[in-house]
Amino acid sequence: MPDADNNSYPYNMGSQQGFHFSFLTDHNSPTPFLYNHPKQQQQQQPVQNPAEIFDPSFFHGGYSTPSAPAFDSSSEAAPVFGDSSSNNNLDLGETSSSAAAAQNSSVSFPSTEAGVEEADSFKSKQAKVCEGGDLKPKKVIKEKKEREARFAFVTKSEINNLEDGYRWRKYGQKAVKNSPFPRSYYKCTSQKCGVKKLIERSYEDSSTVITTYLGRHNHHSPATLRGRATALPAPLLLSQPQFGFHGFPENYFTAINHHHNSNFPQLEINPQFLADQFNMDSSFLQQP
DNA sequence: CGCGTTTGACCGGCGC
DNA sequence: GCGCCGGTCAAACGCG
Repeated sequence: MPDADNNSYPYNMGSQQGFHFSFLTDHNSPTPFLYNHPKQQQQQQPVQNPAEIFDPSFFHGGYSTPSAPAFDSSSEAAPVFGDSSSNNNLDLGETSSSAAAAQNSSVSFPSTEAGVEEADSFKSKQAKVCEGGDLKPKKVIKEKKEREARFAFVTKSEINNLEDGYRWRKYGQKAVKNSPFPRSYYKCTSQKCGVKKLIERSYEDSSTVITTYLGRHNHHSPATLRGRATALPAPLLLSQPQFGFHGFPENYFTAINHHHNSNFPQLEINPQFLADQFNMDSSFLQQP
């Protein structure tokens, strides 16, 4: 991981060049990443432990990742993020020097699930139609829900919908309780790919955007298939995942400690993950 | 005309 | 049972 004092990395994707990501460390409060998930709404208070933001209940339970016991949330202590009092965490780097568009800082919150096929096939209406009026039991629907992979992260950016190489169609927008900012719902436009993406701006820190991916792409990124070779360095293309979030989260996050007061391990994002997922310039992986 | 967005209605889960 | 809320649908609309 990069030096905390010099941890700004370029984000070069299409027209969104000039942005910068950086990691978080402990000397910055994680509170900018708070947002109102259902539990929090009832508390009417900010959640101090970011782990609570991504607790299992928020994701309707079921994060089982058999290959990575540390991420097995069949237990109640789903791992996400420790609190801010520990020592070697992520850090909000200082702002990039480049232009007004210079954006900074991202944190990732892994919250995922192993199997995701048919991730988008649990819609209630579909369930009704499928068997001609004979409603499927809730259980079936729930099981499918629980198999859906989720991955959420926070980006400090003025742009809500950062390019990630895939094409998305917006299918809804809802006001979020206790937040002045709406949540937008996107679906991957590729056929038979049910991946969804939720985007909302943090009500705590309007400069940060919370992006949640649901499911995994079953196809290549259009950006990868198209002529990006001229715009991006070869090492980046080599690092492109064939399918989004393949093998995550264990391949992309490392538990770096356990806070003594928390059941949640601290997680550190693997830079390769960001490079893969966000098509960052390969220099992202090097010390600036 | 095709594709994506907007937006109000609708649905189901959940807590009380 | 009721109301709240998150999520989805789908018709209308906008744009290239």
